[in-house]
Amino acid sequence: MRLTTKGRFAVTAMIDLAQRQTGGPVTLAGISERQKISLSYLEQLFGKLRRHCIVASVRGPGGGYRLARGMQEVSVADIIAAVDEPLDATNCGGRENCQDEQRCMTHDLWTNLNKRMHEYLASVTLHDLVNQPKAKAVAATISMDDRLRGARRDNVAMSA
Amino acid sequence: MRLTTKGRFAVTAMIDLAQRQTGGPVTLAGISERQKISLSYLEQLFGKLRRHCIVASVRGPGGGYRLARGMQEVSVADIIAAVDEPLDATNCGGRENCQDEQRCMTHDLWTNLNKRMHEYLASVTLHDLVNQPKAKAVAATISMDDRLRGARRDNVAMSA
DNA sequence: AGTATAGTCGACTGAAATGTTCAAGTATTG
DNA sequence: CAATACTTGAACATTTCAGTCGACTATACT
Repeated sequence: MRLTTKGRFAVTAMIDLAQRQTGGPVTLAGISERQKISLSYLEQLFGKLRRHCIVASVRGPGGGYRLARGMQEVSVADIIAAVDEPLDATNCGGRENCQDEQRCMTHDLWTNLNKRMHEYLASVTLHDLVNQPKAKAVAATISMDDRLRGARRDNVAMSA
Repeated sequence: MRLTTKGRFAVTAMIDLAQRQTGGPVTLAGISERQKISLSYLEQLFGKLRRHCIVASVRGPGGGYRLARGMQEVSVADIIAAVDEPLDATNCGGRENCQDEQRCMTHDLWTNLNKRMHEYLASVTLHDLVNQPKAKAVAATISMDDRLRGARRDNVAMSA
């Protein structure tokens, strides 16, 4: 799971789309103007999102894009995976020759961290992002952080 | 907070260093061979890590690198921030002209997610990554995942 | 003192990813 | 038919990635 500006653009555009789709299909031109992302770049991103069945297109006048599923069923991880297609090489391809014992260990440690990241992003949906007034969002973040710290402490305690 | 292969290389190298530093300074040549990362690329990465006071160097024969602080005080976020230096432009620089209400809103939503990501990575230390046998690491991951799901549900419930 | 070791620095490179722009389509509405 | 809007593809400048090279400095050992 990579995390680049490309993924950010996609997530930003999807938030805009999710917020406005009640008024029918949303045009890329509109998203482009509101979010200051080049129209052609959006076309590329939404081409990928469409091929991954995250959005659906409506052609012709009055057309645009709409979500292919409910907001609860679209996670941030889905969006990023769609535009960053080649999730590929974990430097070791998964089953490649993990030569010595040591190599395998660091490899496992890394993929484990990677997995946690993915699970976290998969747990945040468009619905979560859109349906949160500012104050509440901040409060929720803090409480989640507390839980994370708690989990980490458990982790350390277990391995000590 | 970006997450690229560059950061992975740095984290992998740091894990290798953390595991071996009890035997004195660790040479980049050794890390290069064990982790299959080009020596010159490691020099660039460790130059940044040194300038951020995450590692310290020992010159001359028998020299190499060692951690500048304890493993508990080095988080994954620290490592990634050191090598990915320009954490810069959130597309909006922070205080830039968030033109209309809408623009500000999606911007807030994104930075909030970004913040959560950072807090998560900051909560995982080198110590956590190194001192965990496989089986326990997996168990810990699962239990952490449960906590995350729980936290998210609370989140949704709060905003609904 | 001299030599081997090992980090330090800077410049430079080819390949890939980013992000943008231009151009030519096709499907749909009115 | 004309306007709208998605679709596709190519070309492009810029930046980042990852590696290479060469010259240099500091230290340990003989």
